[in-house]
Amino acid sequence: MGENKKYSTEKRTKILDYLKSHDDVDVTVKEIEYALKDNYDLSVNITTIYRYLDKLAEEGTVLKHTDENGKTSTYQYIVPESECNSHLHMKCVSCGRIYHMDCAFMDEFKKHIYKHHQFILECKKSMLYGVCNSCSNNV
Amino acid sequence: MGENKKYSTEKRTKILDYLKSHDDVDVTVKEIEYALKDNYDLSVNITTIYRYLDKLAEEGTVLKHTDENGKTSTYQYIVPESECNSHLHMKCVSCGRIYHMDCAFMDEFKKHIYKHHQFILECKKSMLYGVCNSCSNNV
DNA sequence: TTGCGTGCAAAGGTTTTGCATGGCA
DNA sequence: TGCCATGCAAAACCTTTGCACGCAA
Repeated sequence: MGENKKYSTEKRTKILDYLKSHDDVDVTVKEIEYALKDNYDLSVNITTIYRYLDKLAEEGTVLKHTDENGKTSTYQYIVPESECNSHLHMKCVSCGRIYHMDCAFMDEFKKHIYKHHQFILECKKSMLYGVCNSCSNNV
Repeated sequence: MGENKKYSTEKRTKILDYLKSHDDVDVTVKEIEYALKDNYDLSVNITTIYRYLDKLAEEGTVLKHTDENGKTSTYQYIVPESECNSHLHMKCVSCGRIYHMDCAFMDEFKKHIYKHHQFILECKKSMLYGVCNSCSNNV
């Protein structure tokens, strides 16, 4: 992996702060841009945000997805040692919240897929969509 | 659904033919464009292809996805009465082939997600990624 | 002083839209 | 004939790239 030397800057710190405080949703580059502007009156060029997010994705700090319409890249902060690479995530199409399928059944599911469908699942690339409990109650 | 009147044209016929004959993969607009050019020497503007695919997606003839890099829209032909809306699909990131998780375990999986994670899965919006058997053998 | 971080402008790629024309029924 | 289908050009977006300058260590 070769430790990539990194400087500590306010912009990067604030971007990461934002990601950490929104680890239950997918965030977009624009959301980060606006939030930093609103919360700290801090202007950060989107190029800068894109580049930093790329690095974070490379080193595994965030997962890069695509929104359910396939138009925009979204980024999900991964809590260290949460093993998010070995379980699936479910995203609510209504509220956008992300739920972790972090349970024993997950192993069973992966085994089934491997045994019966001869398929090796890559959780970090996959995303399940649907509607969460609180959203389906509020219809 | 209000029957949308449709005229039968050669271009639409050929587009649908191509989709049908590639129902085990995701296809892109460009692939359709090139295939029609190569196979039938038929030039079809991409706007036309986009618009027709939108209609097919609306009426449920194809599923619209996004490729694993989140850059390009892809379309998957749905065999009628195959109940593709009620089971998940797995796409091999190596060969691109799509596998249907059309088995009894699928129900179990949906039930688990509903019971233990309070989440209603929407299969047609979801896609699992991984590596299929033939591809993992050819490494 | 070194080399990473940042901003700006431009380029690249995909998808959508407006408008005029073509063609099925 | 009446609409739908199509092509073309332009626009709209999102994302990436090149280059010059800024700044942490």
